[in-house]
Amino acid sequence: MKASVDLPIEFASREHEALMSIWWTSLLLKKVSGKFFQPELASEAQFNILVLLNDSNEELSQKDLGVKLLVDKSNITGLLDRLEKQGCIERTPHETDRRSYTIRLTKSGKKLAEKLDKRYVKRVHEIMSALTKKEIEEIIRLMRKVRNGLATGGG
Amino acid sequence: MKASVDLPIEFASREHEALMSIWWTSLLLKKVSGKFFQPELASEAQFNILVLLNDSNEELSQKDLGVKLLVDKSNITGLLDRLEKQGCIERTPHETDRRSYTIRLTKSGKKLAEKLDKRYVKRVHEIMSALTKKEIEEIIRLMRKVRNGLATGGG
DNA sequence: TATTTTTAGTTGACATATAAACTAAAATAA
DNA sequence: TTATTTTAGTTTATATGTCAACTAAAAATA
Repeated sequence: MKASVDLPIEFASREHEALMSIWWTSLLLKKVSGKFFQPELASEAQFNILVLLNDSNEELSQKDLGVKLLVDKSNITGLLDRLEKQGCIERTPHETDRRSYTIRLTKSGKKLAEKLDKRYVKRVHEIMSALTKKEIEEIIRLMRKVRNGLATGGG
Repeated sequence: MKASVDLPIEFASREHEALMSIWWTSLLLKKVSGKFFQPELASEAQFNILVLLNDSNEELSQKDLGVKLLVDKSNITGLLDRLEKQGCIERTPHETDRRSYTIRLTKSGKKLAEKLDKRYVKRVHEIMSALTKKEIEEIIRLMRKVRNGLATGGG
């Protein structure tokens, strides 16, 4: 894994390298976290849904989950199918809108969400422990700035 | 898209928020770039292969592509199947190792790689134009530091 | 040299992801 | 009220991604 700290190609511009640095770091993060949730969950995507459900104060529909996690509704269907089959979540018909479901954690789903979250937070701390408080703040600020660049100027 | 500049949940610690900032920025980047290569290519993954082949000085095998891009060999098989069917790349049997293929861009594949790369570099410049040179350097440095954190301390 | 182990690539099973076409229901307009 | 449009969720087709099992060939070792 050590080798993959370096990007695979060289870039003509530093701004391109910076953008690829983010992409590459996230790719590595994904690789590492992929196995992290096993064997309890199949993927990070499933974990994200459990965490969101556990942290939310409001009731969430499938649409809400998709919007918040930037996941297509058709993908949400399958993710929830699998989480439902495992007994982590349940779909309850919405009280007034018969097109919609309210998604809730089951008791065991909530327990699992909290157990995995605890493990996850610990790992996050390990990963970030080499960075100073100032650097942490700088990452948050700079990433926001890049996202603003992404949001403007179209596709 | 503007709404998604903000992360979907709040975090107990700033280091967790920083890590999720990277993840979220990369997710947005992926969304934006996903459509960027269409209709010529199906995905960023295909673009990455073309760019790597175009930029490399050495001959690359399927294994080399997978190692450099952190993509499983079984995934490389499918990606190259599709790129080959489109006429972008060709598999040539390795001169001495009969298990292996040398992957090369076709003439039209090279042309496409260069065309898309040009378009891509322009877009990258738009995205990053709001950042100062110092900030660009800081992103490169900080992302490397995070990757070092990921590489140490196991899984 | 003969046997064992490793390696390159493919295949199949499964999870994630999007887009388009669809159903049923809600919201809006006529 | 009726007709139209929008919305929530599912289904299907296709691409990306992993892992495990497999084949054939190379490399290591006995």
